[in-house]
Amino acid sequence: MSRKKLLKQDLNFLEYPLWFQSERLPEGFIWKDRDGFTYRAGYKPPVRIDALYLSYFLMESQKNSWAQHIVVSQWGTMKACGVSPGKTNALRLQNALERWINVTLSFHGTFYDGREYRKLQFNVINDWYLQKPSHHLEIDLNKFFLEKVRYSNFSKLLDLNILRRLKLPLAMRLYEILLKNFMYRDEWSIDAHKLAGKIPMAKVYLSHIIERLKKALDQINKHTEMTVPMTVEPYGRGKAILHFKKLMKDRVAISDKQDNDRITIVNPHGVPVRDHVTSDIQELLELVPHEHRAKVTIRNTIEYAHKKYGTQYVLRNIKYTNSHCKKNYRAFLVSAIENDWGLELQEDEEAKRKRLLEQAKKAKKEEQEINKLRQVRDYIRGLSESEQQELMRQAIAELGEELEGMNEPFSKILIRSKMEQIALRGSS
DNA sequence: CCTTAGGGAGTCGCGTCCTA
DNA sequence: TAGGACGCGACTCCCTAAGG
Repeated sequence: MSRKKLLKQDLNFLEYPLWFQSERLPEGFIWKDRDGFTYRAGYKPPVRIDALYLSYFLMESQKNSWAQHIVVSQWGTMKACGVSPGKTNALRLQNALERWINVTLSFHGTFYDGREYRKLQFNVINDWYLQKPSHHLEIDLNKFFLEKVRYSNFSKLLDLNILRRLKLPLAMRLYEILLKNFMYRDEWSIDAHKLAGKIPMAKVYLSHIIERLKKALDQINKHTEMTVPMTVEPYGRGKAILHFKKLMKDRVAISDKQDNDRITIVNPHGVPVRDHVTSDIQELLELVPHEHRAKVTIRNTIEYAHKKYGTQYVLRNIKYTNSHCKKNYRAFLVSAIENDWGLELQEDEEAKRKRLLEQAKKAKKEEQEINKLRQVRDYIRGLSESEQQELMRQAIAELGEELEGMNEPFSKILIRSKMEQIALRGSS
C-alpha cells in the first residue's frame, strides 16, 4: 500500500468540473454553470490525465506552504500520476500545461471568505517553462486559484493514489461528484439526465447513461474507500431517478459522524494538516483561553459550529471573542458565531496585511530606483573627460529653452539630472 | 422517441531496450 | 536513478444505423 498523497480541493471544483470527458470538444470551448461561473478553454479542454497532473501540482504547492511557484521533475510527476515515463508521455505532460494555461475561470458574486466580487477572472496557471539542463518543470500557479482552494470552507482532502486508479474518465468524474454529494449524507438521488448534464456527458439516452455509469461505479467500488450501489427507478419512458447509497467497504452504512471525520482540516494558515475532525476541533479549542477550555459547554458549542460552518468560520469567531469579550465567554462566543462578527476582524486583518505588503513593495521599489541612480552616477563618473563633455552637450541640447534665464546653480542641477536621464535611457 | 449494436478515431497502458 | 524511443494492443468515447 503506497503512502497517501493528500491534497485539499474545493468541493465546488468537484461538483462543477475543471476538466471534461472528451478530448474532441472544440477548442475555445465554453462551459457555464452556476450563476456567475464561466469556464473557458482556449486550447483543447483538459481531460482526466490533465486533472491528475493539476492535482499533483496543487499537492506540491500545498506541501510547500501553498507556494505559487513550484518546481517538479517530469519523471516524478508522471510516476505520481500513474503514467509510465517516456518521451510521448512527457510531451503529453507539457501539453497538459498548455491546456491549463489556456483555461480561464470567471466568477461574479461571492468568491471565498465571503468577499463579494462584481467580476473576477483568472487562469489556473500563469506560466510554465521547461529548464534546459535539468528537464525540470517550473510552474507558476495562479494566486486566485490557489486562494480559492486554500481558504475554502467547503473542501475535502483527496488522495491522488485513489484518483489515479480510476482509469475510466467517467469513474473519476463520478467519484468527484459523489464526494461532494456525500459530504453530509450517505444517500443521494438525482434524475439520470440531470446527472448526465452535471458530468457533463454528451447528450444520450437513458440506456446509454446507465450503461456507462455502471462501468464507472464498478471502478469506484473496486478502487476507492467507498462502495456505492445504484438503483434505477424509472418514471416514464426513457426517464429515471438514480439512487446512490454510500457504504463503507464492509457494506455498513456510514453515519454522519464518521462521514464528517473526513472533512478537510486546515490550520490557521489554511494548510491541510490531518484528516481527522477531532484534531481540528482540538486545534480550535487550543485557541480558547485556558480557563474556559475544559468546559463541556464551550466544547459543544465549538463542535456544533464546526460541523455547521467549518473551520475557518469558527476560527475567526474565536479570535474575535478572545479580543473583544470582557465577561461571559461562552455567551459572547455563541453570539459571535451566530452573527459571524469575526468576519469583520478578518477583513480588518486582511486589509492591514495588504497595507503592509504594499508599503513593503513601495519601499523596495524606491530602493531599486535609488540603486539605479547610484549606478548611473558611478557610470558617469567613470566616463572619460570628452565623453562627459559629449553627454553634457546632449543634455543641454535636449533641455534647450528650459535653461534660458536660469541662474547657474539651478541650471547645473538641471543639466546633471538630464545627463543622468540620458545615461539611464542608454542603459535600459 | 428510445434501445441495441458495431465501427472509427484517438488515447492509454505497458513492455522492451537504450543512455548517461 | 532519471530519462528517452518505440510500438502494439486494449480501451473509451462518440457517432450512426437498424430495429422496436
